[in-house]
Amino acid sequence: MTYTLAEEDYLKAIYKIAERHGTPVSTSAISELMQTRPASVTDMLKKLADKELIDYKRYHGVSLTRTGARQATLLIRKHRLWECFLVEKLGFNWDEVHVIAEQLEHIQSDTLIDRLDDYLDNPKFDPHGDPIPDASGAYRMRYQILLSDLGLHQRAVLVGVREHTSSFLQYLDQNHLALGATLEVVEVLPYDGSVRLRLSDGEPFLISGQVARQLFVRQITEAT
Amino acid sequence: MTYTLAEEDYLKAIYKIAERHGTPVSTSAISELMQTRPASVTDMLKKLADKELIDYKRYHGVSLTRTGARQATLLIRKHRLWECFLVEKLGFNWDEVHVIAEQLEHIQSDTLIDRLDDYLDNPKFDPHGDPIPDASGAYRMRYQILLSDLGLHQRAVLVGVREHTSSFLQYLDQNHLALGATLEVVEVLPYDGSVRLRLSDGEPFLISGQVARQLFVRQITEAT
DNA sequence: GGTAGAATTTAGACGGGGCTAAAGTACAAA
DNA sequence: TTTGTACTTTAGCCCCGTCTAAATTCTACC
Repeated sequence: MTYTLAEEDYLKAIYKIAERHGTPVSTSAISELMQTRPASVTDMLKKLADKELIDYKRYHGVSLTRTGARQATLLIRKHRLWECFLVEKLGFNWDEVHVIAEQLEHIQSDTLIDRLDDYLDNPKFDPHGDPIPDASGAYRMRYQILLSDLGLHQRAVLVGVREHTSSFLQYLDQNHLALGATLEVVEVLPYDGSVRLRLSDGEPFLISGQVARQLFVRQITEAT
Repeated sequence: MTYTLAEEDYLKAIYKIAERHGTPVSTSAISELMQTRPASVTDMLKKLADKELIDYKRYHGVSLTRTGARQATLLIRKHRLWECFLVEKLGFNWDEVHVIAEQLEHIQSDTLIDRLDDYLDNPKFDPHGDPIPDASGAYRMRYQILLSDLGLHQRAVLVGVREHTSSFLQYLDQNHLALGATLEVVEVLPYDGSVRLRLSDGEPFLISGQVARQLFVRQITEAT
């Protein structure tokens, strides 16, 4: 089965919201993420329900059916593989790829995506650290906690970002916060959750609690 | 300026027809190439004329304006670069790439296409031998004549194909007629224009006049 | 020069996907 | 239990790109 561009966008939106905030997914949440009016969302939900891609009960939100989730996962696979391609082969920076990948993910060709996967050596994570589903839709969850949950003097590796906006990623670049970077919490300011960090070989600097809550890290267990 | 998918498809169609059959381009020719009804074509022509992408006089066909031609050339550039990518990097056969490239050519990002161009080492011809316009829209015409116009005992190199259908390209593959192949005309059957060919190291075989008229060759000037 | 037949355009409709305005529903607080 | 408020849906509209049926224009032939 093949779906329209708009249908695919909705499926992906529902999947993402469900992933973060659980199910059922509300009309307004979709409306906000997709920058459309709630009334338009309701219209589309009816269509998706007719096609059995979502379970929908009026006034009570939606969740993806098995088929819907399958399709959403496939889209995410495509999106993330294209992001890898753009960064690793074409030399884009990680803050530039999202918009382009949003277009590329709609290209219809299973062969294409499988070959792209092979061409990239079957990467398991995209340039933002997000896991890439395999052709069957399965993927490993990344082990992660929020940087904001780290305690004083704990060390950790940056493994992912919650925000994918250009401005946020550029901010990280300016502070040399790249995926894989090792960092240590040297101070936590209790009032607003700001955190002072030190990277492996640099001066300590401050990031806001706002930022700290957008960064996923894997804690380093001290083998002292 | 950015155009819709349908608008881009029409521009490309008009460009292609004008290239083969000259200008003005008729409604019915577009209708046939695009597999839509003439009435639909007329509707779209009005829109394209409003946007000054074509010159359109009712009942008298259309031709591209400077802007329209520029846009069409850009689409062709994108299409052909993606075809190169699919064949050279992802290992597709030349008969498989057209459909996928038709989708990829609509991806909107100038940076993307310029980087792809560099990544492929700025190819001048696509897998079917068609020239690839540069970022400014300029391209070299390939020197070519039709195989059907070769005389007896003349030798030539296959440089392009007129048909891009899968079945035609597969037929060529089966007969080892690849781009760059050197061939010699060993017999011409006057009745229907069939041609008996010999490739560099093979047995002579027959191709129909129909096929001979779909193949572009560059004649080899004998330096005897 | 008139006219038949082909090509083209106009008129009117439809489905997809979006919007606004108005109405209906759910739920928390009184 | 009632009610205010936020959320959601319905009704009705619009634009895009397509279609069919009918009208118009072009053109080639008599």
